[in-house]
Amino acid sequence: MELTTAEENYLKAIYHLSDGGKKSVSTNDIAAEINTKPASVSDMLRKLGEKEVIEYRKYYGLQITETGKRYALQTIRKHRLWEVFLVEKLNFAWDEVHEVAEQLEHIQSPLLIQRLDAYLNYPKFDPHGDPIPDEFGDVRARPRVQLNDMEVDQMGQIVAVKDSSAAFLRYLDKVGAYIGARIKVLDKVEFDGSLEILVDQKKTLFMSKDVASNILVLQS
Amino acid sequence: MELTTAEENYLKAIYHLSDGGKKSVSTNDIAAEINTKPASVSDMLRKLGEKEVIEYRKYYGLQITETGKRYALQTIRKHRLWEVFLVEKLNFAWDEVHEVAEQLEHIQSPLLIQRLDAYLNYPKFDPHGDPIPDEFGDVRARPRVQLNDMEVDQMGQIVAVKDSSAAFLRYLDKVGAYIGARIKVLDKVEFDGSLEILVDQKKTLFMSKDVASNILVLQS
DNA sequence: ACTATTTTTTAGACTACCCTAAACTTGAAA
DNA sequence: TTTCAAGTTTAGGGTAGTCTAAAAAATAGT
Repeated sequence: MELTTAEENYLKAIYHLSDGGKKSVSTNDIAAEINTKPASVSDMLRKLGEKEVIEYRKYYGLQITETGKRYALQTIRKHRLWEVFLVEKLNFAWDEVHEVAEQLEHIQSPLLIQRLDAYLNYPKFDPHGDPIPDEFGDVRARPRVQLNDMEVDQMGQIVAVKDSSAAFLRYLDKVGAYIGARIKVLDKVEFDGSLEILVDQKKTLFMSKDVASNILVLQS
Repeated sequence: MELTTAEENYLKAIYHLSDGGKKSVSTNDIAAEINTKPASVSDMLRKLGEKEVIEYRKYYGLQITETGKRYALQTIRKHRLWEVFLVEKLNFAWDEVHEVAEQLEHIQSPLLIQRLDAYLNYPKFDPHGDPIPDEFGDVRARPRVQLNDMEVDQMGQIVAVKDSSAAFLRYLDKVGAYIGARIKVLDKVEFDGSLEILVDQKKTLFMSKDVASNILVLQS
């Protein structure tokens, strides 16, 4: 079965909002996520239900099916592979890739994705540090902690961000806290929870608790 | 103004069928080219006329406008750049690329195309030997050389013959070296200047220097 | 438990694109 | 010059996806 671009987008949104099928999702949430009106979402949910990629009972919410998850993960895989391509090969900055990847992810060609994957050397993570599902939809997740949850003197590597708004990414880039950076917590200020961080063993910077809570670190 | 995918496809078909705006094109021709019914074409022609990318008088055919040409060339540029990418970077065979490029050409992102162009080293021809318009829509004149002047491993497309006697044409037809054939020089014999040629990636043939000097090739 | 509010769904309409069938225009043959 | 076949356009309808407005269902407040 072939899904339309719109259907793929809905399914992807549902997958993300439900945290991989764990949480329940509301019509309003979906509408907010993909910038449509709730009425349009209802309509689409009925259709996705008929296609059996979600289990849908009106007024009672929905559950993504195994089939649905497979489709969602396939789209996410394509999105993230394209992001790697854009950043590594075409020198896009972090914050420039999303919109374009959003278009590229809907190109239908299994061969293309297979070749692209090989060309990029089978990357396991995208430029934001998010894992790339393999062709069967399996994800190798890394255990990650929020930077603000780390203790003083602990070390690690920045692997992902929660807030991927352009403004936030630009800020990180500016201070040198890019994905892959090695960091060490030098100090935590008790009264507001802000942190002093050593980046790549050379640069020191101060960061609010709010910012730190949006940075995910692979501890070492 | 932003064109839809369908509009881009119509405009591209019109551009090709009219040979860049020179010839007049019929509704039926367009329908055949893009696999739709004439009725649908009429509908679209009205719309393209309103958008002033063609000049349309019903029952009397159409003329692509300068604006229309710009859009068509932009789409052709994108299509051909993607073809180069698929063949050179992802190791697609030249006959596998069309369908995928047909999808990729509609991705909207000037930055993406700019970067892709640079990444591919500003190619001037696609894998089929067709010229790639530059970002202003200018097409570089195609260099024609005599087949016997080509170097070993060079590729191209047969575009003309100097001797157009029936005997010569019959001979070319017999060996499969028709106008439009894709060829590659496999070897040049030093002592008599004869050549070994690969035609359409499948048939090998030997050719005297005399014959080769009467064949004009578009290099790629 | 009953109303008030929020959430969700239905109804009806719109755009883009395509189709079939019927009507119309053109130009060429009789 | 009339007729007719080929080509083209209009009329009317279908699907996909969106919207607004109104109706219906679930939930919260007292």
